[in-house]
Amino acid sequence: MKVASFNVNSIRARLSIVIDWLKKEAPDVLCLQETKVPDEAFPEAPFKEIGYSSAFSGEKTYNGVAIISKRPLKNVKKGFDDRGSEASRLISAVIGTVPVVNTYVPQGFHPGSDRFRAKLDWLDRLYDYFNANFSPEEPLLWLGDFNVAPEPIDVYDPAHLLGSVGFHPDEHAHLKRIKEWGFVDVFRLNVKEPGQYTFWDYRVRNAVDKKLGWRVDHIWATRPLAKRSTRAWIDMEPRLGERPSDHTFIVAEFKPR
DNA sequence: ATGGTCGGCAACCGA
Repeated sequence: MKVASFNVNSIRARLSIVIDWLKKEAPDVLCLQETKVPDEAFPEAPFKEIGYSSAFSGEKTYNGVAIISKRPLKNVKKGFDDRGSEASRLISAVIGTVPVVNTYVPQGFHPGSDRFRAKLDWLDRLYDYFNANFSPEEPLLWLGDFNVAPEPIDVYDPAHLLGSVGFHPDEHAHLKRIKEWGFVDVFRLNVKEPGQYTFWDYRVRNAVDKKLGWRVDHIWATRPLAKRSTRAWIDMEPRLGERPSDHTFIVAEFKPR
């Protein structure tokens, strides 16, 4: 099984990038974040045409998550609960026998702000969500834009960036609590090299060339599934004329059971 | 010195 995640920053603006990448890599599952489209306007047809089903949960302008899958998406659920709380940031489905959770964690603005506290609260709600709905002893995949670089190796200058949003001790503590519930960072299990990033600030000129990156997009799995992982990588091979930062798919492969 | 640039969408907001 091959799974991937990509913060698409508007599915409509980057549809051809995503479609071409699916045709090239043929993953079983692709999780998207920041689709920025209400469900009634999600471009479902182009995925269907190349043999992929989709489940999506979005809104106008902001947020939005989608799961694209070769196999049928069963038991699709949106948000933390049956009332659909935070539905544009969390979607889950069962693919084959494996539950897949796709999240777009709040960005958090700046440490000390209300939105930063809301991000930490959101991570605590996510902990409760995993605890209430899943077991660390069973296969479970969590993919998405976590908006946190967990370890010093995951940012270009940890000493300088420590305390910034996305690399803050409070974020680390709240994310670690979820990890200790029972997740393995599947990418880091397979790739030990530094300099592996999925995000570069748009506002920094030539950030990709200068390697000013962050690894904030992740593929995590519970132990029984993580054990079966064989390979992980970040695919950022832009086509001619594309920005490399518009083309950052994090990918992992697992052996069949 | 406290920027920069994207996408959405129609003035700024969020990242």
